[in-house]
Amino acid sequence: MAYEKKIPVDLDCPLRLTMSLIESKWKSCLLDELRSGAEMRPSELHKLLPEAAPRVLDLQLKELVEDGLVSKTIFPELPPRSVYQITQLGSSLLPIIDAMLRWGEAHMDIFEKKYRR
Amino acid sequence: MAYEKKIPVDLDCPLRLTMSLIESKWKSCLLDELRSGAEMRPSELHKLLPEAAPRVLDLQLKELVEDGLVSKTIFPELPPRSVYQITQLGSSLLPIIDAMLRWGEAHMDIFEKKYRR
DNA sequence: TCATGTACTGAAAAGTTTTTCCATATAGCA
DNA sequence: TGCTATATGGAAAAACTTTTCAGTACATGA
Repeated sequence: MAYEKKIPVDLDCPLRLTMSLIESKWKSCLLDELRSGAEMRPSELHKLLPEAAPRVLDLQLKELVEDGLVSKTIFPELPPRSVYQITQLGSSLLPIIDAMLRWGEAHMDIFEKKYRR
Repeated sequence: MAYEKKIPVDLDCPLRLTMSLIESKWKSCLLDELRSGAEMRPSELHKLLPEAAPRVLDLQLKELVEDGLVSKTIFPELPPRSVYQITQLGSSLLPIIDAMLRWGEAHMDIFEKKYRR
């Protein structure tokens, strides 16, 4: 990894703790894609989030796994296969992800007018 | 400002839009401090969030004002005086801030054990 | 006069995240 | 053989955020 975080998450404030777990650019999107609870392969997630460089999703999935929000299973096959799945802890964040998604939908027009072009 | 953002907020995805408005290190804390709706002076906010450098709070408050989540009133007095107040739009984010605060409180112990020391 | 408080700002350094590029390894297919 | 697909990872560049430092300006009180 290019850079090792000094403090993995923010333990000083409950609000900052939650934020620090999901604030990276693609983490909330990854949790949203994994919301159904289905096992998903990395290549699937890459296709669903084509804007993100594959390397970035790998790195952020790794952190989600370290933090216990997502699980990873590796099958010792060739060609290699692995699957990601949201954990119970990760699922408990989904109401927050949902609320942010709905807020964004409800207020997108304001920010479209304000910032587009 | 040292660096001018290319895109102020993320308009491509509702979830990313909401995240992009609050994901900066101190923005969610500032909204939490302003939650009551009371007018607050910059020096007050600096005292409530002593971990943050005053300059950072100024910059992040400026963005919150630009995005319409917080209002700012400047009194043309000497010594200068100004107050910040959460707007209706900003208040509509408070349920999300609350949910994150509660999630953090409920799960802090897990991450304490995992990451402290 | 000098230190303190108030609000603000430019510039640069430091810190962190995100992206790009290249490389590994193996199987299947044309 | 050469192309594609699978999953992964090192290294470095680029992009962005956060912090520090120094400075403006004015008023008050010791």
